Amino acid sequence: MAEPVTEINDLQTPDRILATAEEMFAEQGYWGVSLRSITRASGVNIAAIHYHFGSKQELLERIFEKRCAPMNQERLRLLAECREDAARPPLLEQILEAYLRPSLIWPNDPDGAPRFLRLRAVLSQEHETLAANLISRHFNEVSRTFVRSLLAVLPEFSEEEVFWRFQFLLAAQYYTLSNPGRVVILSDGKCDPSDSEASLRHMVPFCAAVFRAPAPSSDALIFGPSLPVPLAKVG
Amino acid sequence: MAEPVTEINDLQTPDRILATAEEMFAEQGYWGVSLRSITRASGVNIAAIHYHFGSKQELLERIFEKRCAPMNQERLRLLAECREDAARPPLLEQILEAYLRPSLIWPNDPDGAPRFLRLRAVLSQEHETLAANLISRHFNEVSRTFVRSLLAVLPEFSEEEVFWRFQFLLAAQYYTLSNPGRVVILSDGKCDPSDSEASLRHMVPFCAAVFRAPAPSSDALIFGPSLPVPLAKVG
DNA sequence: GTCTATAGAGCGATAGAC
DNA sequence: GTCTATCGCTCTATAGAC
Repeated sequence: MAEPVTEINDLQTPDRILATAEEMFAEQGYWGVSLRSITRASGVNIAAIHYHFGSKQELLERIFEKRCAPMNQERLRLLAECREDAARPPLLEQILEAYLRPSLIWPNDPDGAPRFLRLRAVLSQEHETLAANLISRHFNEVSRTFVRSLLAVLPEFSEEEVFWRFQFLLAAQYYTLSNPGRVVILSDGKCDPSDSEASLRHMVPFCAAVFRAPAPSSDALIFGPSLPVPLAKVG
Repeated sequence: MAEPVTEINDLQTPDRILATAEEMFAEQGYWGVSLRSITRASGVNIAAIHYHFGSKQELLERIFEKRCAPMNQERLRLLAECREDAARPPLLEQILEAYLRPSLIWPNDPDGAPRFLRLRAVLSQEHETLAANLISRHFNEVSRTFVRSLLAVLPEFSEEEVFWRFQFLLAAQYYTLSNPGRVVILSDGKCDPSDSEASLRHMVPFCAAVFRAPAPSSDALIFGPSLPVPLAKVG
């Protein structure tokens, strides 16, 4: 667990291709990166990609396979360590950290987890069916395990209400890792979500607040077409 | 405000191109869509795109120009209608609805707002510099106006803390509109975030909970490398 | 396993007739 | 303003020498 960070130049051909492709796909999307640009960046011959991986799509699928197992194992390992303890935060916060931390911070590879999550995000927008398929295959099981744990600590909510809140957990996770720059610009640098530890420190209590929020009441909205604004002016 | 929904086939050539391109870019990304596929889908000649727009990038920029002004006007119109009133939700919820509703629901064009937000999301991942530039040009002003309004109703928080929360507002907005399908799969259809009114009904109170959450305390996390887990087992 | 060469197709953009 | 034709380029994938 304490090996040095591995550089792309140290890797053998197939791992070099995987590492370079992951980085480029995450930055520019699947359709925005050609196999030839991957060969140029990794110093590998164009035919080597087809020899080792067969096609562009299979290369992408191998990136998923390589990343998902360790991320999910780490999530389950942390989940198993969660327990009620007066010296610890509430169980809800512990479960949320167990889910979020491995997607933000990868041991010995600080950029690895954010980069892979960014790749998942861009792929699900460029190539919806392929992404939905890959993500379902690799993440349904662990996500449902966490939803069950969340249901157990929030017995007052229905399964549907917990899934609505899980949607916001996923939102915070994806957006923070794939668009950290927007708020840096808006805030003139006062706030930087690309600092993963700082993000996590905010995400856990914020998501806990969402999970504890009461179910929406029917009069929560006022501007909707269903509940038109009374147009009489004040003052 | 109550005109019928316009069909692509009713439009003149430049507007047809804009409408078709927006739809295809939103679904498959910028690099995933060729100008020729737009011409095939819209029944327009390839040269017409270059005649009317000059290039693929300028076509994209014109889509932004066409969408942003009305969305932002509607946000500011609703913001101006927010006021303290015992018969209404708290001001915070009103401001959040004023920000979110125009990005989820577009009058007379139910798919328009989600589609455009999806386009923004995919573009910011495929073509980061172009996207950051376009989004800054069209949204910085209105976003900062809302941050100022939020600061005014949350005087206990610093500007930085409000920006951290704004990050989560953006996250909920983008993810809900660009990846509604993930939770439908996870929940076996029990929960459907592509229902925009249902999403908004949850997003407003959930985001309000985030904005009201206290600033994170230093012992909020337990699994971090900085705060290692005590390894003694229980039981 | 690694390379060169190339097939076969699609791309953005433009020229120029009408 | 709309069309056809085409330039010049890049792409994925494969064939076949070494």
